[in-house]
Amino acid sequence: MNAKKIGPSRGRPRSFDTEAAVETAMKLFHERGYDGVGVAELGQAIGVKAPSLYAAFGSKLGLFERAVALYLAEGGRFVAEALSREDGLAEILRDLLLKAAEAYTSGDCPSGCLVMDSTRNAADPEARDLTAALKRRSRAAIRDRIARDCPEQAAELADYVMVALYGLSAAARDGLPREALRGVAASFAAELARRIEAAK
Amino acid sequence: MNAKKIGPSRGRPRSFDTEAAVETAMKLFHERGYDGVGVAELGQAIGVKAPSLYAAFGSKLGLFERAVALYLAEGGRFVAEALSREDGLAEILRDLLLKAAEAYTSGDCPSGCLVMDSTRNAADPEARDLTAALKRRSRAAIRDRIARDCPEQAAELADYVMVALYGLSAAARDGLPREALRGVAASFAAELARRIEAAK
DNA sequence: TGAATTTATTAGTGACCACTAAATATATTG
DNA sequence: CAATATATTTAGTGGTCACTAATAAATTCA
Repeated sequence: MNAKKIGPSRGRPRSFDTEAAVETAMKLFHERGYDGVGVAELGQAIGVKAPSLYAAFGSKLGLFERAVALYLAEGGRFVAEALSREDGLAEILRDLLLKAAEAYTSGDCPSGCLVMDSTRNAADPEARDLTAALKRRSRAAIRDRIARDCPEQAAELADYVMVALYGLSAAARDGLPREALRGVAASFAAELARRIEAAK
Repeated sequence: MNAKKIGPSRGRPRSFDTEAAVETAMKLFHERGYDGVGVAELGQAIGVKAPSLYAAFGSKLGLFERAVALYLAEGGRFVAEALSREDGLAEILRDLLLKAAEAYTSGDCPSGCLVMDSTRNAADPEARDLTAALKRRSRAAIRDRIARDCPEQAAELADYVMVALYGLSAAARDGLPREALRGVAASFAAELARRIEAAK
């Protein structure tokens, strides 16, 4: 995908690793939100001046896009992973919620879900649209997996799971400890299991 | 409390109603968050220039404080109201969650809970501290009411209710329709009822 | 009428925002 | 070494931020 995997030999070589830069940006965006981190600060954290970031990523939003993509492949991986497990639906959703509780409290600071919360109250509509699309995609994936076992209640249960994830993320961001978050996630899962059992 | 209910007769009279101004500010802060609304825009919405707001409220944070206090007396009233009802614990918490679903989708735009979400990712730590204290107070009130019936699980169930409220607020802010939000709230309440029943 | 008092506005503070033009530095290629 | 290509930096764009000093306007009291 990256058009210059081979052969950009000409010209001054880039002084920083773009992958590492994206990871640094991801951590900052995750911690303080899209609006909470300025391009100058991103540059300082990465070890380069702002114009170098614009040359490499086009814009603050471009860098944020890369950071979100990296988050999906790392901290947010558990969603796709849980949904692709071969197991009963109730077990899958329980795993999803418990993994969320872990993931949302795994950083140095407990920071919830980058997709769900980093653009909350953000001024830039493009940044909000970007995460909104990913939330819609996640809900669709959850709904589709539920529909395999409970087509009748797929939409309703998908909303339930999404609201539960929203709650776990926001609570984590507000400092609810991991152990408490796990307990709440397990309670959410218990209700889901009852619903799924009743639907059979 | 307001030191000038009577007798500021001398001097140029204020050209705007401070109560109405606080309400206007509350709506804007609720809709777009603390950082999302500037003092200049607040002034324009209120019909006055920024320095008049500083004269009347001291600072942007001072006006936000007033707006939050007003929210507690209006949109956020349902929490204290539900907790003070004379009814069974399960019924009270069910009422609390369903009223939250209503309140969080009651505005012109669905905007969730001002206390929980308006300072999410806000840069000003004083604004965040202000809402954080209110969240702690709400959790304590919920916990204390639960403890009357289920002292053993008061902390755990209070966390559950708080995470549920967080989820309802964030989902409302992301546009989940009222009817769907009500359904999720009812599901949250069902699990709570089982827990409470089991504890007897 | 004029002095005192309070509010409102104009105009501006310095700081930060995302972003960029121009110049400089460092590499490869001929 | 010269030409070329790319990256980096310096310096600055206009804009917005919360906030404020100085002044103008509107009221009451003597």
